[in-house]
Amino acid sequence: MPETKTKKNEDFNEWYNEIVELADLCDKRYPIKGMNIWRPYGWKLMNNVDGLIRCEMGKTNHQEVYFPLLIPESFFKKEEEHIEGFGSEVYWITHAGTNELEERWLLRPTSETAMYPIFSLWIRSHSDLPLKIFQIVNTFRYETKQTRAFIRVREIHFFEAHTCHKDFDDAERQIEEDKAIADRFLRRLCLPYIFSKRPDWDKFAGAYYTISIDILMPSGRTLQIGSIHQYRENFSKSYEISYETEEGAHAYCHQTTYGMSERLLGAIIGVHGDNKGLVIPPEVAPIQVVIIPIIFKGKEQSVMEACNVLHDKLKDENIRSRVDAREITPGNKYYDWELKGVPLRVEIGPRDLEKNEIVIVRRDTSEKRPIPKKGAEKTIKGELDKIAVTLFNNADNLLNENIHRVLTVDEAKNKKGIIELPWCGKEGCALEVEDILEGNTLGEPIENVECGHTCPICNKPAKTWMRFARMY
RNA sequence: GGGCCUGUAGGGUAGCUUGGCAUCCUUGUGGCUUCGGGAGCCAUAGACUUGAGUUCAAAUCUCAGCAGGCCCA
Repeated sequence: MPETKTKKNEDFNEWYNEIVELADLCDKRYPIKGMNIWRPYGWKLMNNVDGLIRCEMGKTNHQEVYFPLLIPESFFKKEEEHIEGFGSEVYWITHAGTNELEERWLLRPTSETAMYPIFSLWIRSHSDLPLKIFQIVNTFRYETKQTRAFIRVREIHFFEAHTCHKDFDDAERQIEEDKAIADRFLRRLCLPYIFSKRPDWDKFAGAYYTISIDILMPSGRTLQIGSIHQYRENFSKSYEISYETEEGAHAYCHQTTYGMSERLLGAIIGVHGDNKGLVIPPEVAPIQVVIIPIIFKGKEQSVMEACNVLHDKLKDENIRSRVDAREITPGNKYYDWELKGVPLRVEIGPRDLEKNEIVIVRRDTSEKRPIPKKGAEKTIKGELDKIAVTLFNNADNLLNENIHRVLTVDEAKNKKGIIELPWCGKEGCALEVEDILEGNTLGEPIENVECGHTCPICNKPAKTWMRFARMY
C-alpha cells in the first residue's frame, strides 16, 4: 500500500504540507511568500464550497455584490480601533505608473471600510433595512509569520456578509440566523465545530463582540474557520450610516458581519484526510464517483460502453462522475483517485459484466463490494450519503474526545485539544493560564452554561467556563 | 519579534567536509507489447535559488537577498 511519506498521526504538519501539493490542490512554487496558485482541482473544490455558501445566502435573502479591491486611505481611517487592528498588515499602493498618488490606496484586508461609506449613501429610511449583502473575493493581509497553504496566507479567498439593521435586537436576530447557516453549511462539509465568544482583548478590531467558529484539527490544535461579529453602532457612527425612523427621528444602524475563508479547505484536508490522501466530503467533491474500466484485450468495447452508460445514468441523478480511460494500469488509477479523495470508485471489468454486476469501493472505509448493475445509480447515491454520515461521525468523535472540562490547571496540563476551565472574568488570569498551558484563549461557550466553580488562578468565583487551545 | 535548518531537471536525491567531469530513481515525450492494486522494453528531453565576494577555477567556501521548513515569544 503506497502512502504519504509522512504519516498523518506522526507529523500532522508535515503530512499536511505534503498532501496539498500531491493532491493537486495548489502549487506553492509561486515566488511570493504566502501567495499560492490554485490548481484546477483545488479551485473546483473551493468553488463547490462557495456554491454551498451562495445557496445558504440565497435561502436567507442575502444579495451578492462586488466592491472594489482598492480602498482609499481616507475611507480606511474613519474607524480608529479597526485601523489599529489591521494597520500593520495592510498592503499600500503609493504609485500609479511613474506618479506618486495624492492619496494612498490599500488592498482590502476585509471590506468594512470600502462598503460602509457607500452604505451611508444607500441607506436613508427604515424601509431600506435590513440591508443584507455578501461577496466572495480575495483579501490581502501582510502576514509576517510562517505561512501555510489554505491556513495562513497573504492573499485570502474570503466570504464576507455584511448586514445593517434598525436596532440591536434585529442585529441579534441576524446573528441567530448566521449560526443556523453555519450549522447547516458545516454539516454538508461533514465538519463538526464549536462556537466561542472571543475574549474582549482578542475580538475583531471594531466589534462589540465576536463569535468564532472553530474546528479541531487532528494535531490537537484548533482552526478558526469563520467568525460572526456584532458591531452594534461602532462602525455606523464613524461612517454615518443612519436612517430615518417611522417616527421621523434619525438613528444609527446596528451592523453585523459574517466571514469564512479558504481555511474551510484546510479543515476538510486536515480533518478527513488520511495516509492515502484526501477524503473529500461528497457534497463538494469535484468528482464524486470515478469509473475505472478494467480493459482486457478483445473486450475493450463492451467494458467502455458499460462505463459510459453508467456515467450517463449518474449524470441524470446529478452525480458528478468521470470515466478514467487513461492508458495506464488500473492500480495506478486507484492510487491517483484515492490521493485526490474521490469518495467512491466504481470498477467495471469483463467478469463483472458477465454477472451483471459492478464493483464499488468506498474511499473512507476502503470497503469493496459488488452491486447489481441494474439500478446501480440509486445504490451509488445512497452510498455517497452513507460516506457523508461516516465522515461526520468520525470527525464528531474526534472533537468530542478532545474537549476536556476540568477544574484545575494541573488537570489540564496533560490534555490535548480544547480545555475548558472555570474563569473569573479577568484578563490576567486567562493570560496566566495561556502561559501555563502554552496555548491561547479561545473564548467562552456561547450557551449559558452555569459554572459554579472557582477560577483556578485567583480562586474567586467563576463567571463562566473559558476555553483554551493551541491555535493555528 | 527571536533562534535554528534547508534550497541541485516537473518531483525525490547523490556530490559539498578536502573547490576542477553533476549521480541515481521517478516524471515528461515518441513507439511496441500490456491492463482486477503503482507492468515491461527501446528511443529521447530535462537541473546546481538570485546577487556580490574569494579563486586560475565555485553546486561546493564567505556575505547578502528571495523562498521553504522547524522551534520559541
